[in-house]
Amino acid sequence: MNKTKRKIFETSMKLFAEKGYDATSIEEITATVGVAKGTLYYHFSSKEEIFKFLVEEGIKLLKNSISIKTAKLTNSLDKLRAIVLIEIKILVKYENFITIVLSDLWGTSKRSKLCRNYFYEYMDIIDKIVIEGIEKGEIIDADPNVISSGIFGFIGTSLIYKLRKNENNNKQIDVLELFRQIDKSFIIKLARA
Amino acid sequence: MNKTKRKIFETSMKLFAEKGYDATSIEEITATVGVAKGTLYYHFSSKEEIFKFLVEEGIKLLKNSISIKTAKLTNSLDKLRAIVLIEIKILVKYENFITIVLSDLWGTSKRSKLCRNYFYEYMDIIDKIVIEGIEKGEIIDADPNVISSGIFGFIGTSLIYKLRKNENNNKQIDVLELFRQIDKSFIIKLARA
DNA sequence: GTAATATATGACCTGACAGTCAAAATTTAA
DNA sequence: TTAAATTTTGACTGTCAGGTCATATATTAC
Repeated sequence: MNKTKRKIFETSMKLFAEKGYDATSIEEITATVGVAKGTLYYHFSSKEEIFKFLVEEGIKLLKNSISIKTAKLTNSLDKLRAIVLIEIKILVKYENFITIVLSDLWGTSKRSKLCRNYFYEYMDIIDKIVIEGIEKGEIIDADPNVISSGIFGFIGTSLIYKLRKNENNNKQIDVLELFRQIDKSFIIKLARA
Repeated sequence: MNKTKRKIFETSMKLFAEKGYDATSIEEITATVGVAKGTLYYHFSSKEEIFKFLVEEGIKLLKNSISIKTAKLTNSLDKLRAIVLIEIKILVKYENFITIVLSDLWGTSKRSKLCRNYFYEYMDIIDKIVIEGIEKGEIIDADPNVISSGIFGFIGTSLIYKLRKNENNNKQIDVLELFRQIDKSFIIKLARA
């Protein structure tokens, strides 16, 4: 990717996360990057295309990381743990990305629908792991959809809650500690006794 | 509340939920209600005020319901269960409301900040119940913030996920069944062994 | 009946913002 | 060196949406 394009991409991500998609104007993006409007439209055909590009990149990252980290694991609960850890790590690192994706996930605009489709694909991966775990008797017998989406919601919400609460006093999130908390209060409990 | 004002309020809620705040225009609201623009501005001073009004009403409903339903309960886990059930019921009934609040909760606009403050107040109520439960030894010893926000995220995400998945085939959500699933896979596990 | 108050109307104003385009600058290739 | 291809520029356009206001209608009070 071109240097200018990357800069536009990164700035857009930051601004979308900070102010929301609608509240971020093309003018503001180009002014922040320090290029003319035409330059942006040379690299991206529309504002929505920037958004689409951004979501694609993020979901790709999540999917790839998960596929690499779970490949060698056999136990379903271990796989779920690996996923939780990856999610926390990526969400902390790319806080801007997750703010955009999550806030849009609940939304109902056309833009959101696109975002949701990517999310569903991602969810399916976790669904499969849960279903497999239930079949193998490693995970309690509950609705896989509830578990997979619940896990994601659990992590996302508690993470954002922590991030926002820490926002004011600049405390860093302790990734491993958060993982331990989520594991202790939730994941580990999914194990069939 | 005036009949016209109520109609404007309800229509706004529906449209905000369907298309998002920014994508819903005042013109569209008034056209749907069947009144002139001026009428809307007679009842509400701005678009943002409609939004504020809407969020306030919803959170008020949640808070009141919880305060009534948990008043007679002594065990913290029972209180959490009551909260989960109320949340599911209200969120299913006022799906439009929750779509708006949740999608905005993750957002970062000025508008969102207002929304988040209401949410924090609500969260504090649950936080207290969790802390009390931990102190009394009824709930496992984990970070209260993680648990309270996690519960909310868990319910919200799995509910929206179910609603959206059912959207296409018009299946109704079975409130009690969803409650049982969430209880089984998560809440009950918070009990100290 | 009439004066006062509450409610409703829609043409109009204003600013903002996504997107265009012809021309200029820069880079690449030969 | 120069011609072609790529990249950048910023003034300009058209549209659209939030909000105003003078005027009109309905309701209430006496």
